[in-house]
Amino acid sequence: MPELPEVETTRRGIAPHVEERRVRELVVREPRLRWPVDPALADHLRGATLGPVERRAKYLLLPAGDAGTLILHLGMSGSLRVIDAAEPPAAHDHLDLVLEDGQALRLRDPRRFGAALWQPAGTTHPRLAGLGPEPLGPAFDGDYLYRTSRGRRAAVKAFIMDNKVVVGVGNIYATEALFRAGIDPRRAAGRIGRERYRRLADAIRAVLTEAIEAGGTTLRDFTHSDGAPGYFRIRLAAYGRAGEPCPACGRTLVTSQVGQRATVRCPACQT
DNA sequence: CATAGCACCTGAGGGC
DNA sequence: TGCCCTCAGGTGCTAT
Repeated sequence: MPELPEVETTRRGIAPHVEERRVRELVVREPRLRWPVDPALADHLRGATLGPVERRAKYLLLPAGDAGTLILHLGMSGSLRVIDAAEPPAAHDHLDLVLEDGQALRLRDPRRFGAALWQPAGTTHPRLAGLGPEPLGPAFDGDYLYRTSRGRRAAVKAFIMDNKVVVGVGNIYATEALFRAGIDPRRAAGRIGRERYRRLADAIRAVLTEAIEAGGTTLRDFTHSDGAPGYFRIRLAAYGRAGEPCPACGRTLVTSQVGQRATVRCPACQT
């Protein structure tokens, strides 16, 4: 489920409940995530006081004392909730980060593509090394995309979904941004001009920002009811709408495969 | 290095 | 109802 806005929403939701709290225990019910959970992870975390929760790409970073940082990834189906630690775990509730105040940060992930990793202080975890710039950060703009894409023959949609190029742009928002920018997702990345890349970078930033703002409205409920952030979906113009009329011109939106992923485009607006 | 294809895993939904 | 098929919002590994 999570793309960057969902991860950012989760970050903002959990932060007030975990920052400055001490870790009582990490309970691992199912270590078989994307990578096996290191048995030493619980030892690293026990007794540590958690610092400001940060996000890099779709990874959540939870500083744990002086020793290092807990890194969480939600994969395709992961979610985090803040709950009463006594609440019985349901299916696919693989990890509990139990806090001394009696609450717990609980990871649920049916498909187990998520991860829980340890990054010792002063090091960069290999999974974070080599990542491209944040799409909402200062290093990302149309000129960057233009420069980076020269000579690339891959489809522009695959190009902007490449984590080495820019992080956090998944299938939904790549589809939406290309629609907004009027660019055919199949077009070779190296054959798109500077001006169109400026439009694309603006579209990526806009759609991500809008989605984060939409997610923000659910944050107050993070520890209420089931305690999960409502994974919102902003009004999407193209994603999931194959066969429907294009919101801009009325032509029928079509679906196809680009870089092994389903994509939707307007055959008239996107060139 | 860039690219394409495959892999991991479970659940939901559609067709019969 | 049940079975079988396809598909899903991520990303790392491998071969070319």
